[in-house]
Amino acid sequence: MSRSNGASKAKRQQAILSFVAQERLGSQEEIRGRLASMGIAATQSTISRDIEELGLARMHGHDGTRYVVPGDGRAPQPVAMLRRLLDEFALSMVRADQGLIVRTPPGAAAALAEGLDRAGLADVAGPNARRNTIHKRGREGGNPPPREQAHTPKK
Amino acid sequence: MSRSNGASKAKRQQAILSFVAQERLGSQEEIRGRLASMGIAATQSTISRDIEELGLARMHGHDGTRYVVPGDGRAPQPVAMLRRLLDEFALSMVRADQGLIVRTPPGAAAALAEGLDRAGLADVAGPNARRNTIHKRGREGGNPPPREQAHTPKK
DNA sequence: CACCTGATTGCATAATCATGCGTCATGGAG
DNA sequence: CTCCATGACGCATGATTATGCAATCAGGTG
Repeated sequence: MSRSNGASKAKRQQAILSFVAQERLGSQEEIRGRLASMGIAATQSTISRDIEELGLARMHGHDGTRYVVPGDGRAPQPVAMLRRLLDEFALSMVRADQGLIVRTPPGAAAALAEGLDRAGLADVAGPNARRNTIHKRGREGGNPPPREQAHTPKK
Repeated sequence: MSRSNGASKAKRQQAILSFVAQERLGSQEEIRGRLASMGIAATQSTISRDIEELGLARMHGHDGTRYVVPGDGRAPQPVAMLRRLLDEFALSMVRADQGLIVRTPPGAAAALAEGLDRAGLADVAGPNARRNTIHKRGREGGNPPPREQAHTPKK
């Protein structure tokens, strides 16, 4: 790594995520304080970068601003269909360093992908990948990417 | 009222809400420009106050920061939320013979996982997920105090 | 081992956002 | 009509966040 510290980047970010999800942290300086009280040293600069990488959001509330984890806004009666879908095909979800791996019984991946595709989610996957990393047994059995981007993300 | 301007406060805020919901505005200055191009004059100060009153959030994505309407992610259908999450974090999605691999920028996986968890999707994978990997809900290495006051230690 | 490449971080500083204070209008009371 | 209270703003400035640069360190490579 670079500067030797007590905790690695991943650890620090994990901690930030945890704090932000539990407490009302309104500034990076506050976050820095919590990290410090946990033995993790970092400057505001680093935290700013972590926040960017984690994709956190700073939101306004009745009591000022606070950082939050995207997706906090719980939906009323959400995930019904998606839940059913994953419930049927997903064996487990593993969080990797650079992604998420949803495991399914052999062969079922196609079905899941198809389901997500029909749900209008598949187009998120585009050929815009930069580096190839995912290991962990992740090999494609000759299955080309689901589809092209028929949808425009942002930009 | 106050300073007589072309538009009332309500109208201005309505416009801001509308712009933010549709475009990728990353700074109050940009918002100001947008309003101006619509004939509504306002300073950054005013916009800052509007944003607070509207309870908007500034969120980080793979393409920079942007203001968003909280709850904009919660859509009529459960899929919309997941779509939003993936839209923000997923670089690519590859279908493997035994699962799906969602690639994200380094570190963002945790955020995605957290988001899915918050959405009530985590348990879809059942106890398998917990057994196989790190699960955020519980505690990591040794987090002492995530229990703090929800008060306002603001400024 | 010397050298090059990429990652990660601190520092200093630029870019943004938030807010105290004073002013301008509006509306109601006296 | 005059005076006072309230709300909305702009300005200037303090508070926060973002980022260019350079140093440091882990890994390959020749």
